[in-house]
Amino acid sequence: MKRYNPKEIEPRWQKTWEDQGIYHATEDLSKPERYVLEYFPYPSAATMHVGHVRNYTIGDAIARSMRMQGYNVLHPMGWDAFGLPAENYAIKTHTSPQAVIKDSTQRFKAQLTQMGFSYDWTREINSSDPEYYRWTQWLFLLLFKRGLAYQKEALVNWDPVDKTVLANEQVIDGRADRSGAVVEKKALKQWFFKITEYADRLAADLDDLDWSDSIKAMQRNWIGRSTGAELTFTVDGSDTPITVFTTRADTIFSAAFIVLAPEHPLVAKITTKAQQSAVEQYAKQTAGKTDLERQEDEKEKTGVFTGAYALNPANDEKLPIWVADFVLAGYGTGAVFGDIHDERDFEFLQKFDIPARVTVIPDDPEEAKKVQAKAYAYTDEGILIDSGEFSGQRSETARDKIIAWLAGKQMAQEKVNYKIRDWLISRQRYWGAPIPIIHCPKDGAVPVPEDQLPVKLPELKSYEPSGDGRSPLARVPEFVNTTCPKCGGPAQRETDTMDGFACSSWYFLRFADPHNNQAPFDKAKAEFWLPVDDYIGGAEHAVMHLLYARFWTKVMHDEGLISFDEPFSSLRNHGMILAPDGQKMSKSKGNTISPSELIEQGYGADSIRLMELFIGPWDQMAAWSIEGLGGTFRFLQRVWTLVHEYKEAQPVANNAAKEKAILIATHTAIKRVSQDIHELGFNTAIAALMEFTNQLYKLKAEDNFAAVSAWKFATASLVQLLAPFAPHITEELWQELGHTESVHISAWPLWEDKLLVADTITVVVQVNGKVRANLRLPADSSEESIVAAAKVDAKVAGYLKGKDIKKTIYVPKKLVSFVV
RNA sequence: GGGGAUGUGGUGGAAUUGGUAGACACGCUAGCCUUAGGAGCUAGUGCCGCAAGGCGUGAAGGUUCAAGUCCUUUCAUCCCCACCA
Repeated sequence: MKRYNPKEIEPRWQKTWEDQGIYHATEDLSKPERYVLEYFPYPSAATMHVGHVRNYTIGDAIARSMRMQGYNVLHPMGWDAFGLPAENYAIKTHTSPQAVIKDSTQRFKAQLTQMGFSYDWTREINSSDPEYYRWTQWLFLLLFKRGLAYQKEALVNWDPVDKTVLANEQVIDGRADRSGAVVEKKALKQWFFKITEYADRLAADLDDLDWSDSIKAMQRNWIGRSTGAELTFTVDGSDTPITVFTTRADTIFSAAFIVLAPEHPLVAKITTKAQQSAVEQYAKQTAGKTDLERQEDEKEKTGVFTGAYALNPANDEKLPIWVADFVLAGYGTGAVFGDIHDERDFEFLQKFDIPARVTVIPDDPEEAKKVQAKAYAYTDEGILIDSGEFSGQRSETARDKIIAWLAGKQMAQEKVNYKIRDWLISRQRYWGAPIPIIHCPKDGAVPVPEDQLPVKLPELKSYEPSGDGRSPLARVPEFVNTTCPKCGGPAQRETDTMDGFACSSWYFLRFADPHNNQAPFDKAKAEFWLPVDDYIGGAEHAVMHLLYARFWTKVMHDEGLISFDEPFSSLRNHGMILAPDGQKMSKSKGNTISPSELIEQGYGADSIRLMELFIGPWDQMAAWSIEGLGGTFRFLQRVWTLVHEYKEAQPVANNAAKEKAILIATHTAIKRVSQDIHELGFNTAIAALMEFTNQLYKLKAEDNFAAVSAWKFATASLVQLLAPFAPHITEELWQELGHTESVHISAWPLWEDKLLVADTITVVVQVNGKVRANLRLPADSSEESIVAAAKVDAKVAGYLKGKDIKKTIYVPKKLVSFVV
């Protein structure tokens, strides 16, 4: 018998599949369509480790099983190639980002091929290819045309290490997510996408998506929709209004003070002479703080009195106006009213000794006493007191009435606020899609005409960022200097490039029509394949990529380019693979495990793929185990041996004695594996295949392949059911079983429920809830005979002896329970 | 502080509608075998106990003939967001 040698069979089949093009997808209407997509990888200088590979293994198992089940499967792959790592690596190694990317894509593609994934490589795309970013630029201009791309001078997040600005989403705890540098605030003129205009839809449309609750929650959290009202206070002694946002209009009668953010435009206007220097000093102090410092100072409230007062629109009370940095300039109106019914305000008024009044009390009288004694900030709903005509009402119902009452006096307006900010997309770096805008002294920002796209990246001698807030492209006069498309006069190109997330906001559409040179994609083709049926990716994309891609999809929908407005109907968030020590795998920790090395050691891609799935539920994290990999390798070896023994066996006659048992085992396996795959229970599907194999080994020992037709069906089914997980060994065995076509385009085996019925059943007998016996009985036994058999069972009888049976519970063909 | 998730043997993990807890695998123990291999095969392996039996799904209560699963309370861990009014 040939030995199972993955090193020999795997590369051979990989080549055959590619040569025969069995994974090419076409718009074939005769079969149901299925678009399976894994987030396209960033080809970095490092190699992939087994953690990355899990993502693709899950996608491939879905794609392969769907293909065998008769679906027309689109399973493409490409490269998210723009971005800082390639550029930084090029600078460090004195080469070009183009060369770095070319090299890493080749290496990544080799690794993916080595794992035997069923990609349609004719659809390969690369976001840094001018033929791709031409359409990224085209889509930028679409947003520009629709008023969704604009330039504004703003205080932005500046990364002093990578020397570029960053989106809010790329700042984690005050630090840049890539470089780790403490982010500084810089006033720069930048390009933004108006994602805030879509905030409501982005939040609402989550309801209909088949995504995990946690990812939906993260998105809702990030969008941060909150409903409330804007209330108008008036500066005492003038008619200057101060508008504040609140979700708790019901607490208006408790208002004790007003706080303006230090950057609020009214600060300078209302501050009294006496307080002027103190206020200015405070504003200067907070302006100099990074976000990180601000967060560190969070524990202690700071602030300064402006000397001015405001009038409460509800009761005309005079309230001191303060300036404090716990109020954020960018949210709501940059001003709030403070009271005792909010933890932060409570802290503030305690520190600065501002008088306060309780206007909401809990139902419990004991608690109400404590609240009225101002023992703590009561922030829940309750009964209103000291609230004019609203006293005695419940806070949650009084809220809208108070807003309506104030609105009648023109002092309030219902309002929805969002935490999400517009998406800052300019980057002062080289390796991205140039923003296709020409600045003309006469005509302003003019879009590059469509027929002049792409605006290509020029080759440079140095890619070093300048650090002055301008991209390296600004140092290339041939690139910068051009003529205005409108007036023909001298003009300058925009030198910022786009955030890499712009490229990944539409790549899933490009896969539907990757070679189109007339449009980003053909509408019919896009609608044939999309939305993506199974989108598989890590949780790192929960906020940024998934939010941006949904936003762009909605814009394209609104433009009429597509008729759907959500890109990914179901999202599969795989769990991370940790190193065997339970830590995250990372190059710096030196604990990464490369699939290539494991393949080199002889395990083979198939064993690795099995281990990726068998290690636990696909959506939960798990630590890699090299011993476990030995286990999946052994399993494949057993399958290999079994099929070869079957092939080489020479049964004398078609002895059908074991036929039924073999058929039951086979149909049971088909049912379990099919259902498990349907529910994405890959680990249990593989367990079922192992059990099936173990059963077949036992049956083989009993009849030595004598039941010819049953064994033929069993071995073929085993190979087919295993094919989505271990494509190489199954392909090899499939051919050995005499097939000429690939197993991966063979028809998935079907089970018949009527063949699953065994001759005997096992009935559990309980007495007072405790299991006392197992009875093996004929499958066609009646209830009466089963109960009777249970009663006379020696062990059960012992427990029933001398007692009255008060109750008998019978679960058909499964269980008898006596209560005595 | 807000949100989301998870707790089951030595380990990873299984358990339709409540119906034999621990499938499958790793590890471990014993034996067999031999082309001495990354072997393979057989048997065993939740805990206590010689056994009968008892105890067992983070903890404590509850419902039920029967609870990993349902209800109440609680503890721990992980992830995301966080002075968002």
